[in-house]
Amino acid sequence: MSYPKSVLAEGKRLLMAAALDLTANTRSLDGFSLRELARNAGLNPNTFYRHFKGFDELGLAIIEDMMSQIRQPLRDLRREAAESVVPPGSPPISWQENPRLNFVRSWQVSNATVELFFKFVEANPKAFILGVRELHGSSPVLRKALRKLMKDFAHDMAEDIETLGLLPKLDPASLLSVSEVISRELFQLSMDYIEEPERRDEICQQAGTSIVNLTMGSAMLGGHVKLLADALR
Amino acid sequence: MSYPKSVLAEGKRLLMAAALDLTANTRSLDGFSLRELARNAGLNPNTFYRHFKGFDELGLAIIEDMMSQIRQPLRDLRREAAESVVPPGSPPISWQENPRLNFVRSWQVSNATVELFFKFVEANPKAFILGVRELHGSSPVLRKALRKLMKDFAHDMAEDIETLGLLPKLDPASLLSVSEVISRELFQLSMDYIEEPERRDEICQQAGTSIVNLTMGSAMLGGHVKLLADALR
DNA sequence: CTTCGTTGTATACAATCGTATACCTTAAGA
DNA sequence: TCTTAAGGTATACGATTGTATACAACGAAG
Repeated sequence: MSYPKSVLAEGKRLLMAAALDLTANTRSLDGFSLRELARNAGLNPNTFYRHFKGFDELGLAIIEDMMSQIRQPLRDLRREAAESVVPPGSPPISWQENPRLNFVRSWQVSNATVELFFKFVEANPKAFILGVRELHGSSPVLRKALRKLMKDFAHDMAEDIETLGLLPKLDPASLLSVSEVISRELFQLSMDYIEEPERRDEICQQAGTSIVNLTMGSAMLGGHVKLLADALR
Repeated sequence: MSYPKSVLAEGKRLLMAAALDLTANTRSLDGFSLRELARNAGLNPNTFYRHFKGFDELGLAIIEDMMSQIRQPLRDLRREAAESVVPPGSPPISWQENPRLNFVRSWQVSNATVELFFKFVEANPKAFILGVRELHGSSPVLRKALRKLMKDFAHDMAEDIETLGLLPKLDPASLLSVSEVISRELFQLSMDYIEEPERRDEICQQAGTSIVNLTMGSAMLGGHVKLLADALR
């Protein structure tokens, strides 16, 4: 994760980057000292106070930055995945018309999204480590901020599922709830993905089937048994 | 969470309890000092070294203790829930014979289990806070230990689902995978449950439907569409 | 009764900590 | 041009840290 030089002061950038490094290398945000952080950033300890009131503020700045860099790319991932399965120009076919086609398409989009998601994790491991760690970490402030991030992420997902027609019609609450579970699962698995490179394929695949399980289970209980029975005939 | 005086030295017990307290009150295990811990336990700083080589060892001791106290009760919860729905003596009815009955039964057991699980969380909040926090925390040793704990927990769950007949026949790998997702979700939600008392009912209910979504989705894709279509007719 | 391992304490010390105060540089606005 | 605010540094100090060394109480084993 890099920080745009234009908007942030040099020192602030360096401190945030150093914090990411320290966090990734087996520490939590409250596990290292202000001085250690400054040392890692190559700065005077007092410089910290020029930019942050305390560690919470540092964490918030990082999270905010993370969010701004992650949110849109993840949405793009989903669109990209959807378009890789159904080219943009093609006419929409409803679930009622052809359940099986839509089911297969949905599965493929899910798998593609998962794959791209984990590639994204692989490209930004430190951000994810810090995020997942502090999601249940020691600072209430950061926990709240990260929960909001997860919530927004789930909201985006629900919206995309709807507009991309990835599921038969569900009531909004159920859809959001399913999206939240998927988000949690994905973020949680991202840690395993980072830490156990030899299991990456397996993790990827299991995440995919978990999503299918969840979405189809939800669709079924949402009144679409018949549809799915047709799809799987 | 309490420690049996008989087996553990007084000081060791006190230190473990103090660590739980400090962790629950917005700190992670590497977020406080050895001296602070000793102070909270009412002991001399050096007493720590009599029992632990470092913080990892302390954490492992706590986790081990946690596991020994949590594992069996959670299994009992499931049995208890199952028996509250189907009294112990009653003759088993297969999914093929009566899909609808089994479906309803499965749903009820799931809900009852979830309810009891969260009651258990409510009774041992500190243990869960420490566990979930260190699951993605800073110490690789503790992370590994807690992942094993989660794995064992999922394994138990899969076994119980099978022997209690809570799902139509699934291949073991899928069953275990579903159990793992459920475990992760439950533990993750336990934090929300602790921190947001006003949302407890909602969390409980959502956990229940997530489980049903997952299990039924999995059953459906495992080849039981027809069965579930009958159940939901 | 003596010995010895276990559990806990007391003291001590160098290293590191957070932070207060003061100073320097640079770029922007008046 | 002079002023001012922001970003960064230097020095300093009392508090706290991890840990080494030495010592006390005590129950069990010999």
